Amino acid sequence: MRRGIAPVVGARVRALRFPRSRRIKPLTITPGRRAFQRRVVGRRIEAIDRLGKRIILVLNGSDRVVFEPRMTGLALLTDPPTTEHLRARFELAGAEPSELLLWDRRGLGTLRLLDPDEFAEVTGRIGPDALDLPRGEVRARLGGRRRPIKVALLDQALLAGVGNIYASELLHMARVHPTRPCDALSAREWTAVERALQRVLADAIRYEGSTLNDGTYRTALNEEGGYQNHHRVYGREGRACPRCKGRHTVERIVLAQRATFFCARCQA
DNA sequence: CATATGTCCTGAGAGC
DNA sequence: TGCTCTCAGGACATAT
Repeated sequence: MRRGIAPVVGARVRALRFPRSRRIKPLTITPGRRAFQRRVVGRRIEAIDRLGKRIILVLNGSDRVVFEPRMTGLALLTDPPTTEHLRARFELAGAEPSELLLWDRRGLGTLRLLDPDEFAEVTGRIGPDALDLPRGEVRARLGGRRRPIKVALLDQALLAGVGNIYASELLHMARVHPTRPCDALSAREWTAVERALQRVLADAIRYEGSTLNDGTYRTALNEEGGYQNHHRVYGREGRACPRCKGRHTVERIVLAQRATFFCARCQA
């Protein structure tokens, strides 16, 4: 998502609109819309960063726009899937394309304008980015806990950036069962988890994300991602495990209210 | 402090 | 066919 909207770096925000539909509840936008617009219009987008699952527009001056897409939020440079769920339109000068759109079908996402203190509060509350960790840091941060490894991987206060799809995927790649308590993993298993985490996230980014059957996720150019074609277990309940082939089928359980997929044979 | 649960939201799909 | 119900899951508030 961040890479997709990178072309608008350097642009100046000419106008900012928050379209609203009578039928759809508005997105959480802080501060209020009026103050938000006043502080953003006229600013330049100096950089677009990412921290975990958050997209960060760094403006000249000291403010940052932080977009949390959560389940169904998108950042787009082209026409959105529907006009009804368009949440914000940044009209730009000095960049091509000339608009940055934020779209969110379910509206669970948030859009915040933060000063440096507020931004520091956010970065202090969530863990380091999962793709920017020194070796051994995954174990250092998750190890010694009694929670199941998959639940800990989803806790953004420990590591930021692993979501439900990729938690199942990386544990299958690492051959670690999702319910295993963190404090039961061996050093070898932690190494496998750490390697699989890097690998799965890097591949998912390379294939531009996972567009599931509901078709919600789109790239910045409103195209499908490709990583769903590489899923090993997610959403594949009852199908053959790609690792042990016909010997076992993928199982689905619920952990911390989230669908969890694994192969009981390969992930002991 | 660590962990568990409830809540928000809309649309797709199942089941009748 | 059209209705109701369940489910998807990210982060945070609240409870244990």
